[in-house]
Amino acid sequence: MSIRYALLGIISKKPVTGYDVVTIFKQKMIYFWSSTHSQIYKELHKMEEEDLITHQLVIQGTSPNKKVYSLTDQGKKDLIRWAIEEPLKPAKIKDEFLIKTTIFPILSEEEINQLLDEVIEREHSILAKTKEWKEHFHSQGDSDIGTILTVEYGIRYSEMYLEWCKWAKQMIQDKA
Amino acid sequence: MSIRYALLGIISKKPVTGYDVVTIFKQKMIYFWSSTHSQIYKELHKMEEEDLITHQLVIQGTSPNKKVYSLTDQGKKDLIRWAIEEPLKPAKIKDEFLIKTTIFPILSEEEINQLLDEVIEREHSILAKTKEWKEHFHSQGDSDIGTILTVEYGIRYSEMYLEWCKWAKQMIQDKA
DNA sequence: AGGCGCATGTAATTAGTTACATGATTCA
DNA sequence: TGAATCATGTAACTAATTACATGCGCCT
Repeated sequence: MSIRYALLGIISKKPVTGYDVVTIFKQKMIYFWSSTHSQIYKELHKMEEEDLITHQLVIQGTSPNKKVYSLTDQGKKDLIRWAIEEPLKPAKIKDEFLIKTTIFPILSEEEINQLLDEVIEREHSILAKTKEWKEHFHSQGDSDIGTILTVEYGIRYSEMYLEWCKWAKQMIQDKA
Repeated sequence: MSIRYALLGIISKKPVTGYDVVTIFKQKMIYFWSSTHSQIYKELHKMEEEDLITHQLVIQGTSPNKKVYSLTDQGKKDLIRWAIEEPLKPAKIKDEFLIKTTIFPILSEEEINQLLDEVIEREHSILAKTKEWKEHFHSQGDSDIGTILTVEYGIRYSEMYLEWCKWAKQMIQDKA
């Protein structure tokens, strides 16, 4: 249900198309939420039915038409109500790698190190991309405090993960 | 689908009842996965159908009977195959608070601080509980490397979160 | 000629949550 | 006597994923 408020949050900044919502979501929210275009389009339809958003159809002659969504008064009210009144649900993480970590005792040291190296590489590349995005937003003059805070979260999360991996490698070596 | 391997991982350590699986899951895997007893019992049934686990019924006279599950050879093989062969899926986080963070610009400073304080308190209590568990496992002589690594992950995650919150508060104050 | 970006959707399936349902034992 | 722990399940619903489906314009 929270996906709805993520989308409402995006549209609240400025009117955008469904396609834009998907793009912005993947740029800015990938650090703390996940979704697909398929779910997003469906949720946009539901929100429109419930009068939280409306759209204006923009006919673009040659290129495909697009729907530009914006918040209704009710949508904005509901977004703020949710933010300040709705009790916070605990964060949910689904991290496959840490499941694999729990069974390290039945894997060989070589296999463990291979897995750890893989995840280190992945996290390095995520971190690099996040830092790139941070620079990008910065250079675009995007000083939205929400963006600043959540991008910083993404960077800190990846850094923590990498440090933990380094520590884990040491632990494995010491135990062997 | 990964929930299956989380459960297989638990049962691989020693034969346990469904109830035990639920309990262990909530103690040890809460930092990186989430599920409910309802989903777990269903998955156990499916895994038994597919010959990855079997159970022995233990009749306990007065208290309710229980099913003690253990891995079949096929189950163990599949668990290891998954761990070393199956390509790693990226971690998925669903953190409501960070959605709320994205709309800080339309909230008052007071509302923002209230939200941040709430989340700081929550994270403090999670961290305290995690540290408690770490001591508990330690004192029980549980030196399973999987447990050591994942509990440490939980601690580092909470600490990162708290430091980020502190930094966020400072940012908000500076901006105001 | 092929791939990427823009642009929007539906269908089928699987995963996950919440509520319903029961019942004994143990401890305060 | 009421709450917590042990113990197991099903039903109804919602959320989410993957695959299917289309098509133009632009760049190389």
